[in-house]
Amino acid sequence: MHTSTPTVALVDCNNFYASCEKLFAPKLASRPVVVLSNNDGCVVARSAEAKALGIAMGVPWFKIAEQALQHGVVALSSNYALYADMSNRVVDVLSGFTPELEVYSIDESFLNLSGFAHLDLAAYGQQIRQRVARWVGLPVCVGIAPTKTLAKLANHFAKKRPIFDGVCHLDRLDETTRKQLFSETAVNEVWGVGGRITARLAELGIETVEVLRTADPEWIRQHFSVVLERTVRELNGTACLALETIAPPKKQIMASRSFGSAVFHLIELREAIAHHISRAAEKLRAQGAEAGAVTVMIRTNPFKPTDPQYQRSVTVPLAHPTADTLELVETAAAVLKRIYRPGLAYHKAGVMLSELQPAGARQCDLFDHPTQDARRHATMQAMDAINQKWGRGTLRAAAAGRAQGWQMRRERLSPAYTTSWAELPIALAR
DNA sequence: TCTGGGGTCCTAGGACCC
DNA sequence: TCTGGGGTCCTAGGACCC
Repeated sequence: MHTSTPTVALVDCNNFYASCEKLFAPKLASRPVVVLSNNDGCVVARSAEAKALGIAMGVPWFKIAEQALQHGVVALSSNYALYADMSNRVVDVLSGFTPELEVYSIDESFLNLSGFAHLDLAAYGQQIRQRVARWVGLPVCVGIAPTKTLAKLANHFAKKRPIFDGVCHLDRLDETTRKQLFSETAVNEVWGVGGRITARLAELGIETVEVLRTADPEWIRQHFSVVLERTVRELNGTACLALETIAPPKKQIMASRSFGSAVFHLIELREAIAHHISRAAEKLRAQGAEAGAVTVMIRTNPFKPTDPQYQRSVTVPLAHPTADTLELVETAAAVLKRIYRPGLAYHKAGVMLSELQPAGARQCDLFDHPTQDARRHATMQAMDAINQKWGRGTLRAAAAGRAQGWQMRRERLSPAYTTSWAELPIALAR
């Protein structure tokens, strides 16, 4: 029996959303491109050229729009249909490199490479890059290390340090080089160390990865939390975070949106809430689950402190768990009525489904109506089938309305190049 | 003078991630 | 005029119980 040290690779797409946009619009190839959040609010992705111009992640677009456009920046609304499809293609390719893979986010996957020690893993990483580039057309970087936290860090080096040529195999570095890299890197580059913890660590004189790595884990737990303790152990090569090759079922499902412009009236809010809960219920059924509680949230615009502020969310348990859109719409509308206050400029509304459990798992009780339940169930199945075939929202609860003046802005949307026949890219040959 | 203590459950809020 | 959305985990503190 031969046991080897565990090895994990993190494969991360470079500037994922911006790269997807460039892939289908060759004229953008050398231009600075940014992708905006819903409502065209903030910058959520930047191409290399946009980063070089100093455009920060998360900055509100309206604050930089004028200047950015002068520099030739192309700004696009986020096109999730396109990104989700491209993400699936990348995962398909990566699946050919390992039997065990965790899809961590839309643009990142962890690959279990334990037992691949007989290979030159840095060369293997280069193969991954080349195949994704050739088969999908997107650039990726690869970090290889014994733990997930170290693999993330290795990926950071692979991206930032040209010497690695896109692949950093941490255990291949000699001790002096590794220590040098860790000493030159700020703690906030570590996975799990955000702004707040960075500030508190700085007060204690811990500013680089190397200093954090050599801190006493027990002491870290006492002064921070068990979460940061695990991070420190992971930085030392002790795996505390398992690879989740099978996605665990969701514990809650949310659907919320800021409005394109302020909403004042209960009727409009009710339409938005009905729309959101319909989306959430669809996701719920797709997962084969039922919800045991519904939360409704509404809020005014916190970025307008001169406006009267109001924010409220209320959760109600359901008498029996359900995935029925009409039932959920009804419940949510009743909750909304309770928390609505007139005369306020509402900015955002949303719902959350929680206490999720597998459909049909519950016990029948005295108040069940088996025939009515079966009829509702069939209705939902038909609705999902029709919407899948003819497009989202073809069949929907009347309460979700038609006008939808509350809907978000998406003024700079690129075509659904890969998921809509009508929007396929056209190639011209001559 | 002197007013228990420990366990569990729930919720709200904080922190992080992409 | 214009500042995203969807998720997880952990902790502290209150309520309640014996």
